[in-house]
Amino acid sequence: MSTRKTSSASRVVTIGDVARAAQVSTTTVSKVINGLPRVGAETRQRVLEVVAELGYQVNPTARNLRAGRTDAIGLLVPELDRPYFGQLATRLANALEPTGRQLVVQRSGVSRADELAAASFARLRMYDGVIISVVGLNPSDLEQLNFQTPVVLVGERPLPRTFDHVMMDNVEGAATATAHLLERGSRRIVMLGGRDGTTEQDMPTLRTLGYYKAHARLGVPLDARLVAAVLPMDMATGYAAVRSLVDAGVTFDGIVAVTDVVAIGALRALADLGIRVPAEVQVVGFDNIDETEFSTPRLTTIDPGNEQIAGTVLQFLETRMAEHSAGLPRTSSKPTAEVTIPARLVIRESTRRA
Amino acid sequence: MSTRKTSSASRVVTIGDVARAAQVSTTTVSKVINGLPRVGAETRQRVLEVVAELGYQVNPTARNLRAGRTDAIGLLVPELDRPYFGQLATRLANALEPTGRQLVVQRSGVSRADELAAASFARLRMYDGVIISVVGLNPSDLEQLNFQTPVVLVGERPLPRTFDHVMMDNVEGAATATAHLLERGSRRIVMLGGRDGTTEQDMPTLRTLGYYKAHARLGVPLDARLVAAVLPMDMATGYAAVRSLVDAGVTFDGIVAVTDVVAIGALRALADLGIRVPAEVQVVGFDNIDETEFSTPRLTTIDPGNEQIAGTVLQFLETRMAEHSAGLPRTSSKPTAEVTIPARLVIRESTRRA
DNA sequence: TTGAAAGCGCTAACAC
DNA sequence: GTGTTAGCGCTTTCAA
Repeated sequence: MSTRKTSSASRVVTIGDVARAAQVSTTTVSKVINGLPRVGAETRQRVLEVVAELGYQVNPTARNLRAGRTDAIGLLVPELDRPYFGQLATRLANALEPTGRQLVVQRSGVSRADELAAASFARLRMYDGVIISVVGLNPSDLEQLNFQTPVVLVGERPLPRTFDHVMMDNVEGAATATAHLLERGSRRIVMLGGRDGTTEQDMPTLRTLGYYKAHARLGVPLDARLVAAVLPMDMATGYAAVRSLVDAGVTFDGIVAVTDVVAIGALRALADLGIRVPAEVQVVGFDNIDETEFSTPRLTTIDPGNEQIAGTVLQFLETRMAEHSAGLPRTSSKPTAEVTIPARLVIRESTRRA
Repeated sequence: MSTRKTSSASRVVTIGDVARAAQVSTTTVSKVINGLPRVGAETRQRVLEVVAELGYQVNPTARNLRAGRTDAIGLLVPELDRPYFGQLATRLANALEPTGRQLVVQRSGVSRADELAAASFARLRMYDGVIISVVGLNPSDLEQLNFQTPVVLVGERPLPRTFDHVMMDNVEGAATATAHLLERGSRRIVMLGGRDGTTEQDMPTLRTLGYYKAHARLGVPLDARLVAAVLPMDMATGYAAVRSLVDAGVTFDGIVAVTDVVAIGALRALADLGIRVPAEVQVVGFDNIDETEFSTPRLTTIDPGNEQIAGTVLQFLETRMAEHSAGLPRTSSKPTAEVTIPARLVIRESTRRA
């Protein structure tokens, strides 16, 4: 028995309503709607008229349930307003467009209540494939995810090896950035947004590790006071952190920022303090977001291989989706792939010439 | 007869599988999953065990079809990598969070093939409510949209009055920005990203209109060469447009940029050209994105009332959704609301002190 | 406390 | 060329 609220007015018009009004079966209407053959020309005509008249539109939920497909790919990002993720989403959406699939973006929301997070994860099953940015995501959440849907992870390194994973080379990238400053003469380099001593393999920790490595390789001593936390990692906190450092009397002649966004906050702080970049302090970011070409000065940064990341993610996902639709279980297929994309230094104006 | 590919291996586990394994009915499993009462403690226990063992997860598509709800709100934006939309999305997602609904973002993709655009629109019916940013959207597309789902429009002014609509005050905002430069001494002001002579009421045209208005009010003459097109509207094109202007020998002492992003490109170009801001050229943007506080110099801009826009959009949407779920037809309810949020000048460093 | 059964709106075998 | 019918996976009366 139906539970539908048959309440008075305007029900949404269904394929059945169209069929009735056009005096044909729902099958025929379905064929017309989907442009399938085997329908008489004038029947098609009549159906089309009724569709227009009644303003019928197909119910995508019902269609999806029936078809077992949605032709949509989900992207889960920690925040919707971070340039890096917007730019990643755009790359993915562009690449997906020719395949006729839609990219749909959701926020995982680091701060979310468990209940909501769960609901948000459950929704992901609606997509034919899912791309998850693991930044700030709890690895154990991920582990208990137990997905039927094809999934590719993108970002740093989580513990479980249950999914295909495209990683940035956080450690070597940060080491390259740090070495660049060291080679150009900096000796007291701030790790802005650095994280320390945790066993967690999250992004700030890994990048901090690269910072240490570069110092070790070049035999430059470290000062623990130069590792400054920045939370959340945005422009305002990057700005504030630099000011605190200066207020606290910490001296430095270089900054490795954990992300470009944090670096841009830092640049602004240095300008306010009348500290010249790169003459007095060199600054390097990480991510190579578009904004780095337009800051003053233009920001030297690490390109984690953005184009290649997007391409590889999609390639992995295609493979998994093909397996999936062939009815193969996840486990039967080849073991999960894990690729690290090489990072590349992009020298602009915030560091000195050699 | 089922069409499912009963192919060899791992089918996705359904509620029926759980029921069978736990020796109960699907009804009971459903109740357990949804935490409903009227289930024996040990039955519940057993079901839960089976759920865990089989790794069952509910199929949200099926649930949605049955429930007639998705608990998700769709947001359609022209691009995923524009700060303004990322920041709008974040505001909306934050406000939605307490209501237990998820925001889901899709790109309308101005450049998209019709077919894809249609599919993208069809998908919107999956949401309980839809927020559409009409920037760059064809009004006729919108008109033939014929939506059953509650919709609120946000942005500039389209022709059809078929939906609730929250508008920025593009004209007065741009007039305020322009007047500000005029009052601070600029006399030859570039309208960067301006659009002219069209009958279209799109965002660039409306903002250009405001630019004209301010000149008229203050009795300052116009020069057609100062209205410079910028397409697409991003940092790179803003940058290029300023350089072209200078290369073409056009002189100017102020810039009203159609968006903050374009203004940031302009700032970079001026820096490269050795033109001092605000001493030689004053610059004002539009949107009040977060980045304006961190550019060098900080950007004076127009705040279109971002917080209020998000709040009003959601308020309209709630109302429509309530009507909708009460079974009322769109037409029976009060006429569509149309609100213009007042714009506000935010003075920073890219314009001179009075 | 539990289950049988209907049906959300759609599509695809299959028969005619 | 057209219709009959089953059923995608789930929730919800209603009866037991």
